[in-house]
This record gives sequence, C-alpha cells and structure tokens, in this order.
Amino acid sequence: MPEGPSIIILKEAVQPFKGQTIQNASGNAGVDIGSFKGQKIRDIRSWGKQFFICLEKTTIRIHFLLFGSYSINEQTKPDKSLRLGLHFSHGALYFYSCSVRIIREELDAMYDWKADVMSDIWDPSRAREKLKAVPGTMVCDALLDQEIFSGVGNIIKNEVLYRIMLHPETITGNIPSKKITALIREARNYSFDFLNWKKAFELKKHWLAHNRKICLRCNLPFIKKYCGKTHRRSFFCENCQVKYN
DNA sequence: TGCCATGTTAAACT
DNA sequence: GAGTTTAACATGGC
Repeated sequence: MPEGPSIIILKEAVQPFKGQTIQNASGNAGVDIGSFKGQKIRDIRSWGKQFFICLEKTTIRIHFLLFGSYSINEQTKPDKSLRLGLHFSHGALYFYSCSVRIIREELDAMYDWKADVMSDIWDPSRAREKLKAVPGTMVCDALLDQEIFSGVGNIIKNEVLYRIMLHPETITGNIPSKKITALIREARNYSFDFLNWKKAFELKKHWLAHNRKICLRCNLPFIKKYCGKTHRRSFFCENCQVKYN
C-alpha cells in the first residue's frame, strides 16, 4: 500500500470527511487518542508516503511503512490490531499497523512540498539541483531519497530505471544531463501511471521490471540484486540498462 | 511452513 | 561525533 500514488488514492477517498467532527477515537496507537474527540477535520493532506489528517489543534501523521492498511466505513467490527479508528456521525476511518504521530508544528514548514512527485507544485529543477548536490550517490538510492523524490518507492524505482534504461548502480554524477532529465521526468510520469493502474486494479500487470525474470527487450535474464546503501531489491537488465562510468 | 516484501527509525557499531 | 550497519516493528501472500 505504501508508495506515493497509493496515498493519493487514500487522500481522495477521505475527502468526504473534511469538515466532519470526530465523535470518538479508538485504537492502540501510542499517542493521546482521546485528544481527537470533538475536533473537526480541517484538511486532508499528503506528502509522498505520509498522510495527514489536519485537526483544529494538531495534525495526525500516518505512515503505512511496509504493512500498513486502512479501511473506510467498514461494517464489520474492527479487530484488535486496529491502530487508529476515527468515528464520525456518518462513517468511520480505520488505520491498521501503521505509524501514527501527532504533529504540533506548522506542516508547511516541515516538508519541501515541491519535492512530492505527485504534487501540482512538483519542481523538477529543484530535484535536479538536489541530485547535483549528491554526485557520489547511486541512482537507485537517489530515487528512494524522500527529500529528492518524495513518494517514490521501490516499485517505482525499478520501473523508472527500466523505462529510461539506466543501471541502478550508476553514480548520479556520471549520468549525462539528458538522462537526468529523463530520470526526473519518469519519476513523476510513472508515478501517475502507477496511480491510474492501481485505481484500475491492474498495477502488477504493467510491471516491466519489478519482479520480472526476463527482459522483454532482449530476452536475457534479469538481475535481482540488493543495490546501494538502501539495500533494496533492484530488478534490471545488465544488457539493456546502461551504467555510466 | 518459512521466507520474503510497496518502509522507516533507533540502537549499536566503527 | 560522524558515518555505517544492524535490529526492530508488523502483516499477508506464496
């Protein structure tokens, strides 16, 4: 569930709760859940993989990590693993096995909103500057850097690198300018394809690299390797995906 | 049934 | 202290 586009789907689904007052809150989140009761939802926001429920006094930050999930207006009684349940006069929101934090600071000051690849104000030139600032980083790590490409996860990483035929272990400082342009463009572009395919329940069908065994372009076997400092799975074709040295 | 994964953080090390 | 590696968390699918 966790990559940026999935959070967009959640954000859209939760919009009807904007303006509603929390009648009751439940769950085992290690925060003061009682303080939510009686507060109105001012806004629903997201930044990359983070989801925010802005209340009158504070903001609830939810991060789904690897296994988190949610349900909306679920009829059956939520099980005991419920992390946070927000009950309204009509409907309810349930969040499971996720990280829940209360934010008291001003949200706008906390994140670089132009770094969110799904955002209307996504700024490719800023991403390029940030990449220039870390020339020794492998591109597989750079793509997963939430300060540069907020919302990009491991699936998006693998798909983007395959689309632009770039080897995950390429050092960013060695990548030609045109390829950097393609990298930044596809980080956003594929994320929107991800969003649309996810909505249509056909995301996996379109994977060209992630979890694939064979390169569709040359028919040679894919390499599966835990690359970079992030040690995340990379699926790539050593024949087709160029490594600049 | 054991292994693995769309992720992050904090503790434990060099 | 900085930078790194490791451990921890938690759930569902194969």
